[in-house]
Amino acid sequence: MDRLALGPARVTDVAAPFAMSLTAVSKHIKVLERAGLVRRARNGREHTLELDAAPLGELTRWASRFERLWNERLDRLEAFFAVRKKEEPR
Amino acid sequence: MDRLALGPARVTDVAAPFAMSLTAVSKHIKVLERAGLVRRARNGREHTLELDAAPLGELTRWASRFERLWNERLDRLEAFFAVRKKEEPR
DNA sequence: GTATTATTGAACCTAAAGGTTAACTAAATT
DNA sequence: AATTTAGTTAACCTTTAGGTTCAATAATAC
Repeated sequence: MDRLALGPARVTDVAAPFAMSLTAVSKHIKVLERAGLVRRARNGREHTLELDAAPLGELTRWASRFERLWNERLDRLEAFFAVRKKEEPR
Repeated sequence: MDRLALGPARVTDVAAPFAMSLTAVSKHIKVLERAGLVRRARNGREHTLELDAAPLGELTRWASRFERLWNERLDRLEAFFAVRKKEEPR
């Protein structure tokens, strides 16, 4: 995905930096494709891959929901331990 | 994590909605703990869990990097296919 | 003090992830 | 026409994920 964020690329190009077989990378791409994160355009024997980052929006929204709560949570944690200290001073 | 976003809870509380053994949930929590997403405070026989969403920031940053590029990417895809059409009209 | 409750640990099982090699298809090159 | 290149498919293997049950530990409740 990092590679595809730079622009369209072929399977071989995407595979290049990895110390694993083309077959393995091909499988990974198929997974990303099924997940809707990658689009494929067949051009003769070459398959040109294109990133589709839209589905990551859902992930971001999910994660940022927690981020939004983060500081608030820290405060509560502090309060929680403060109470504990008070209640059981030994 | 959804449960913990609501506030601190015990292992049993977190496990309640799930149709799986306490042991299984306990394992899940251990994983989240190792990932730094959950903190544990031992209180007698009860373990109180607290969400620590900070590490999700990294995830959000990673994902939003692609989101940022998303529209730009769509444009490039369009251009890419436009060129193809021109170059091989059949 | 005995029983109950909260939780983990150990041993085990099954399914899925993630890789490999080898054989195949199809397009480009020579 | 023969070879090389791009990619997938099939069969296989090993590791990890994600559960289970049963036993252990430790604190609370009766």
